[in-house]
Amino acid sequence: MTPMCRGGKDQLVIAEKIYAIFDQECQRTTRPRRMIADRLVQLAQSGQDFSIDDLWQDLRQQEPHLGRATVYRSVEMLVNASLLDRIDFADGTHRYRVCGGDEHHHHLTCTACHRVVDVDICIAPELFAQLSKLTNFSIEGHSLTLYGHCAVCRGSAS
Amino acid sequence: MTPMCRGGKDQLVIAEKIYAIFDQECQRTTRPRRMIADRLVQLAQSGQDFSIDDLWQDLRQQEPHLGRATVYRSVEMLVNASLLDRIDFADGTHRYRVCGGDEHHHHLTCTACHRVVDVDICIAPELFAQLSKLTNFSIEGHSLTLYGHCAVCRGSAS
DNA sequence: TTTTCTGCAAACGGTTTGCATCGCT
DNA sequence: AGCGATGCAAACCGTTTGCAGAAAA
Repeated sequence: MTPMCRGGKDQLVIAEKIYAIFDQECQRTTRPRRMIADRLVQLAQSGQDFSIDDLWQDLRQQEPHLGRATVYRSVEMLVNASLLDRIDFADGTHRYRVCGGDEHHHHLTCTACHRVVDVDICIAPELFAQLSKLTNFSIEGHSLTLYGHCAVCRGSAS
Repeated sequence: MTPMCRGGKDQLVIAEKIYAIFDQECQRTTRPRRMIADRLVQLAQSGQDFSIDDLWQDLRQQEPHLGRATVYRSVEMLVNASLLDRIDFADGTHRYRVCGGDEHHHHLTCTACHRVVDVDICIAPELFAQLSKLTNFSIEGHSLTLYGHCAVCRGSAS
């Protein structure tokens, strides 16, 4: 009910979810995927968002031979399983964040520093229904992102 | 008030708007830009959306030496001036369409055939205000896109 | 003639792919 | 041992950039 839900998530729950997704999608439990899972648990805890490159660079520190493609492949799986949310910024870039299992929500982003806040405003379901009838489309999903400036960036910008 | 506003726009009005934007942003009236304007007027009329490559290929038929970069540069101007809307599809691709001067609206897209319908549902302004207070962000814009399947694609898919 | 804009081609950045090899099971 | 996943490097694709030359003013 509160329009914000930023911040830490339960480590154990997240870890289990990630492993469950990997178990379902793959048939081998490999070291690279374990490393990715671990790092994501950390990122979930701190509520941090990240680019694929961020994640790769992080992991490369402990495993220099880890391949970029592996990170792409895992992130894709986790996005499809909606454990990760992809956040699109106004400038066309995008980042990811662990939002897995949270109720439906959207993102408010700072155009200057790329800070992200989860928000739970949305379109009224009746409107979707109405629109569906009117256009004769089935409406199966939507994306909503708000753009603005956070307090910090407004402060320093003016 | 109707949730749809598809279809033809007034040729003359659109043409004038495009020229006005070019006049404001550039200091030379050039042949390539005139060609782009003309093509966009046609596209506006038919309500068609297009990719940059579509536009380039079209124009190249009458002017084989026209450069891709020129098209990019003009489209960028027109998007910034919000004469063109950029429509992002669920699969990560995007296309453009002439929506210049229409009131605020969003897009309902068909995941299968990329058909686009303009819709005028939106978040209630009070919610933005509320959220702004709560998060201490200034909220300066938003993007909303609905994903689904149109009647045609549902028909043939099932 | 001057200066802007264009066309070209090369660079770019993020992402995907093909394939030999590695390492789970 | 067998086969799925990885690491690597090259390909890819849409977009941007630098620059010499073309064409508006």
